[in-house]
Amino acid sequence: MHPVKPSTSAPEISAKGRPRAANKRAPGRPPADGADMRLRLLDAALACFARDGIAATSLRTIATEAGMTPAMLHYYFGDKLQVQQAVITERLLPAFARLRETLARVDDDIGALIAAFVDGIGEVVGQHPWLPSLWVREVLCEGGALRDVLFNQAIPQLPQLLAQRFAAAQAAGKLNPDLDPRLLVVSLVGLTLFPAAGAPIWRRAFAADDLDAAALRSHTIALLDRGVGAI
Amino acid sequence: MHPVKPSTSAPEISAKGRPRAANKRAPGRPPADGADMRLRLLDAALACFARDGIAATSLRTIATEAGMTPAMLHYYFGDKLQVQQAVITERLLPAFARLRETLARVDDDIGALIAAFVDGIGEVVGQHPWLPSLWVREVLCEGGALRDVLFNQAIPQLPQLLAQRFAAAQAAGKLNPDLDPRLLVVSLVGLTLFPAAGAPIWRRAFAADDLDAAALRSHTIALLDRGVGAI
DNA sequence: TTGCAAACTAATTAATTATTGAATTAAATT
DNA sequence: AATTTAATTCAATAATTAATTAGTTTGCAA
Repeated sequence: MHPVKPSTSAPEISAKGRPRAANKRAPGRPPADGADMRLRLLDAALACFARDGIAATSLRTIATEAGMTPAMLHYYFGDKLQVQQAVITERLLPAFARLRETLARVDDDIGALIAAFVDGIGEVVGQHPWLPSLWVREVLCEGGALRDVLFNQAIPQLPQLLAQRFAAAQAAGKLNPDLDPRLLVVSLVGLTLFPAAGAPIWRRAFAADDLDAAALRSHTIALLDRGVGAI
Repeated sequence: MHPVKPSTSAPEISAKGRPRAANKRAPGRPPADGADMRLRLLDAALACFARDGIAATSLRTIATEAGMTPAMLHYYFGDKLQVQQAVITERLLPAFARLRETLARVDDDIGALIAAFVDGIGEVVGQHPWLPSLWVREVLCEGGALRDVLFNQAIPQLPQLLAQRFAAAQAAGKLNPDLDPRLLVVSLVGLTLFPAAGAPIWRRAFAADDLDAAALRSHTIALLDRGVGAI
């Protein structure tokens, strides 16, 4: 039952079966070809949101990206806000769910926790390349549309939880005492999501096609390993 | 000679000097009050660009933010692209000029270079709070409007220069050999601009009003100091 | 003090956008 | 086979936007 508003139009009998111009779709329900148009629209919306930002994306842009008309968006989702909601519920939240579970399961060792964070972000980004862009645009920035969604629904309490663990480790002498446990959470994000979001530019700036996800991970862990350790 | 198009209108003699409603500006040239409207518009544009993103900002939004009409933008700048150009030339580029000079003057010691980078970013951000947002939105992200401007005009060759210095230090055994010199540049940005851009959220998330610029600096230097050192 | 230039307001036009409904055709169900 | 339902194009409307023009008033220079 996809449509938001079940159609109430009364079908009339049509007469002329005249052929159409080759490049133009005929009106009416198309022969079933197995493609889920709703998912295609959702993908297109996500791509536009990540590339241009949510506020700057028009329904027309999304529709064109998907090779459809804006009316299709209305049919499947309703208005623009509902498109946004669907992207959040069906794409954004699931992407974070896994990361949350992983981090919740890591036990006491602070080094393992940090490594799990780096690897967790790496995995999520690998599976959802749109995520870093969306994060920096819509969460980090002031007018971002996903700020509340993220902290209330996607990863509730996760930053605070991490900060608490770091603070405990520091109290136990297992963390560089000159660090701030809360800022360490910020630093971790800055060393993982930020490089992922900027990968296209620094790859270009450094002509660094040799630097892949593994190289990034290795570098990041090396930096954190020493920087964080208590010694 | 502010206006893009010098006005060619022929002035007519007006007659009625009837008083206006209190809240509404009378038409015509206002009595000189010393306020530079052009600069006010520029500030408003910058604020909107940083808050909502360049693509999502309409001329009307800018004008309203400045308490003026869209026609004023046309009068002083021309079209939307020229507004953007003015913001780049008169605000963005000057903000980076200082950072560039500072970093160019630092000599061999790699620790001093890194400290200068952290402090330099801190100083620029302190003077131009809008900069981090603009950076992450319009430079980092794929559809960003300032990517080329930044690397071609604002800080040409700076990333490459830093990477070369790091590589040299590493060859001399003065830098953690497990790091990648190019990625270290990325990490530095991730540890400075990124936290600055996100300050409002992490301050809220951690209820961390006690964390100011000095605390951030101290934390960042502590992390980098150990992480980067060759030992 | 007259006249032109500068700095505005307000109104207009064209383009784009979001939203909606009607018409059309295929699929599913009875 | 008839009828209903789903999926789609097309067309229309209202709102917003960018870009421009005409007119109105003040400052300033000759």
